[in-house]
Amino acid sequence: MGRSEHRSGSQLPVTPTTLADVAERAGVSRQTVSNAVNNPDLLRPDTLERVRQTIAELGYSPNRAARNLRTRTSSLIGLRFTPTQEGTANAAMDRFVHSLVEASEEAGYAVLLFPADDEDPVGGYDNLLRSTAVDAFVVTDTYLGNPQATWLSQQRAPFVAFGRPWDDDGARHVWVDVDGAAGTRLATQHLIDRGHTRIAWIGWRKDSPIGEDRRSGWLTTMHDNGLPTTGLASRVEDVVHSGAEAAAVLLDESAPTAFVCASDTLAMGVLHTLWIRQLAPGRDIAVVGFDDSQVAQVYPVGLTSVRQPLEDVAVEIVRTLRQLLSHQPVETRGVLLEPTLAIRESS
Amino acid sequence: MGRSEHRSGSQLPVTPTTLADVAERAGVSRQTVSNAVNNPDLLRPDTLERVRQTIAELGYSPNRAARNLRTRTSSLIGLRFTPTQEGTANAAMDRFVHSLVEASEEAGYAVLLFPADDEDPVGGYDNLLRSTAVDAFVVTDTYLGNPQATWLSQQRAPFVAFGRPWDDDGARHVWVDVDGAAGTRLATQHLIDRGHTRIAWIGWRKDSPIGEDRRSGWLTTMHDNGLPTTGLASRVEDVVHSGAEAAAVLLDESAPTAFVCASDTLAMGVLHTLWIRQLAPGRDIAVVGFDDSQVAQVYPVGLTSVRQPLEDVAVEIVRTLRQLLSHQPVETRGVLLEPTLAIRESS
DNA sequence: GCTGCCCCCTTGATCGATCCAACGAGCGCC
DNA sequence: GGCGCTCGTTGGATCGATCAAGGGGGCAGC
Repeated sequence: MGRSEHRSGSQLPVTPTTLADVAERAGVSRQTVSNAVNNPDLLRPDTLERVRQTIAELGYSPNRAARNLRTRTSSLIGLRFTPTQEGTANAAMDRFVHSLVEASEEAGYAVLLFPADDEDPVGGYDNLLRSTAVDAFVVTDTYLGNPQATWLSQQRAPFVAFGRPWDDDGARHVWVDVDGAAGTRLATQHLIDRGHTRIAWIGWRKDSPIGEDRRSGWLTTMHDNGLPTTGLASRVEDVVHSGAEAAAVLLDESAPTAFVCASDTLAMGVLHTLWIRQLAPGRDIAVVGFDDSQVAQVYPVGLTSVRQPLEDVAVEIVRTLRQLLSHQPVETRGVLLEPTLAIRESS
Repeated sequence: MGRSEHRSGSQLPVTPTTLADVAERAGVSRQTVSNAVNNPDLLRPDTLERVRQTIAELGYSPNRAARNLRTRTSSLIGLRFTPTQEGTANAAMDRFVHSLVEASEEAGYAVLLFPADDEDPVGGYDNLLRSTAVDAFVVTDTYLGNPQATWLSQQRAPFVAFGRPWDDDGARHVWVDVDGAAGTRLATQHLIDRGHTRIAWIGWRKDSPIGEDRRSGWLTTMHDNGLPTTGLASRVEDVVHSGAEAAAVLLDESAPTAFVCASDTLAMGVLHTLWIRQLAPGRDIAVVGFDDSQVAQVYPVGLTSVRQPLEDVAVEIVRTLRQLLSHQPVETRGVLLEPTLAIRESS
C-alpha cells in the first residue's frame, strides 16, 4: 500500500471530512486550512505543518463540487470519444488518449469522455459547455468541414485541435498537428538510402487533405533525388483489399521495388499481394506504412512505419490549453511536430 | 446543425444563464424551474410548457457544480486508463472504453479517465473518492491479487469489476465477465465440426487464471469428443515469437492440423511459423485466436477469433452500477457473458 | 358561508469550498 | 510608550442548484 498507509487503514466515513472539520481539529479557521492547501506560502511554517498533519490524519480532500462551484472551473478536459470503426486508425487514437490522460494529470486536469452523436455533432459540446462541466475541449478529427472547431470558435469556448484546419485559412483557433509530409519524406528517403529507385505511392483519394499532404512528402523527395514518379502513384480507399489491388496493378505495370503507403491498412494490402505472389517483404520488395499501428508491430514480418509522436502531441496540447485557460497570450497559433520512422524487417 | 439551431446562432454569454434567470424571465420561482427540469410531473402542463420555452430561449443548462454540491453526486464514473503496452490486449480495451462511454451516456453518466500510478495503485481512486469527484468506479484488470478491488471494497466504494475475482472466493464485490472457457469451447467445436481431430492448444503460463480458464474450454471439448490432447498443449509467454516457437515445436512433434490460441498475439506467432513453412492458413492448417483484435481483422488472411461481447459487458456494468447507486439490492453478484466466434479464412 | 383538503407554487436554508474585507498580534521606529 | 506597518487569521458573503417547509387559491362537503 506504500505511501497511503495512514489512509488505507480506516474506512471511508459516511460523510467525508470537510474543511471545517479540519479547521476545528487543528484549532484554526477555515480560511487558514484553505490557504494551507492552495497558498501554503501565506502560513507560518509551524501552523502549516500542524494543519497539514491534521489533513493527513483525517484524510481530508477538498470537495470538488464545492470548489468547482466557487471557482467556476472544473479541472476537466472534454474529449469526444469517436465511435470505433474497427480500422487501423483508432489504435493510434488509443495511444493518444492515454498520452493525453497522463499529460493532463500532470497539469492537474482529468479527461472526461463523451460520446459522439452523428445527428447533432455539437450537442455534446454544447451541454458540457453550458453546464460548465468542463474547462476546455480537445478536438480530434479536424477533417474537411468539421463543424465542431468552427462552432467552438464562435462560442469562444477554449479548445485546442489535434489537426490543422485544412479547409479554412482564416480559422482562428489553436492547433497541434503532426507533419505528415515530413513522415513520408522520411520513409521515402529511407528507401532511397537502401538503394531503391522505383518507389511507388499508395494513398487516399484526392479529397483527403491529410492524404494529399502525405503524398506530397513522397513526391518532393522523389523529385529532389531525380527519381521518376509517373505511373508510380495510386489513390484508393483506405481498406486492405484496395491496397492489395493497387499493389498488384502497380507491380504489373510499373515494376516498383518499394512501396510507401498512406496508412498501415494499405500497407497490409501490399503485404497480402506480396504473400500471394511469393515475394518476400524486405528482401524482394520493401514496404513502409503509416501510423505504426499494432498491426505493424505484431505482423510476423515487422512492418516499417511512420510513427506519430502522440505523446508529444498530448503534452503540447495540454501546455497550450493551460495558456488558454490562464488567459495568457498564446504564443503560436499552430504547432507542427515531426514524426519518426519505426524501421522493421519490411524495408 | 439540425435541432440545435436556436442555440447555435448566439454566442455563449460571459456568465452562463442560471436557474434564477430563467425563473425571473418566466415569472415563476426558482424551485418551479428546478421542478420543470427534474420533476416535470409536479407542474401544471401550461406552466411546464412556459418554463420549458424560457429554458430553450435562454439556452439554460443546470450548473453541474452546483447540482453536484447539493445532491452529493457527480454523475461521473471513474475509469483508470491503464498504460498502453503496445500489445494486442488493449485494442479490446479501446473497444470496451467506447462501449462504456456510450452505455454511461444513456444512463446519464459520463466517464472520467485517470492515469495509473504504479507506485501507489489506489492513489487515484483515493483522491477521486474523497473529493467526491466520481460516483463510482469501473475496475478492469482484476488479475491475481489486484489490490484495487479489495481496497475499494474495504472503503465501501461503489464499483463494478470487469473480470472475476479469481483469487478470492469471499470477495464481496459485483462483477461482470466474459466466459473465456465458453469461447475456447466454441473455437474447438468449430474446428471439430470442420473435421479436425488433432487440435493443439497454445496458451499462457499456469499462473494466469484467465489463461487456465480458456485452456479448460479446449480441454473439455476435446475430451467430450473423445479426442486426444496429450502432447498437444503448450504454455508460453504472450508474445508473438513465443507463439511461433511453440507452433514449430508442436508441428514437429505432434502434427496437429489446427491451433487454438489464448490470444491473437500467439495466433500471430502461429501464422508466422506457417508462413515460413509455406503452409497456407485455413487450407493446410487452421488457426483460431482470441480477442478479435484489429490484427485479426486486418491480417491478409483473416484470422478466426473469439470475440468478447464488450458492448454487452459495458451495458451490463452500467446497469449494475445504477442499481448500486440507487441503493437497490443488486440481483446477482456476478454476471458471465458468452463470447462469439468471428469466423474468417484462417479456419 | 365556512371548513377542510388537495394541488400548485413560493420562500428560506443548505451543500462545502473560496473570495473579501476587516481585525489582531508582533515588531521596529521615532 | 505610542504609532504605523506587516503578516497571519477571522467571520461573513457568495457560487447555483436542491431540500424542506410553508402558503394561497379553488373546489367539494356540511
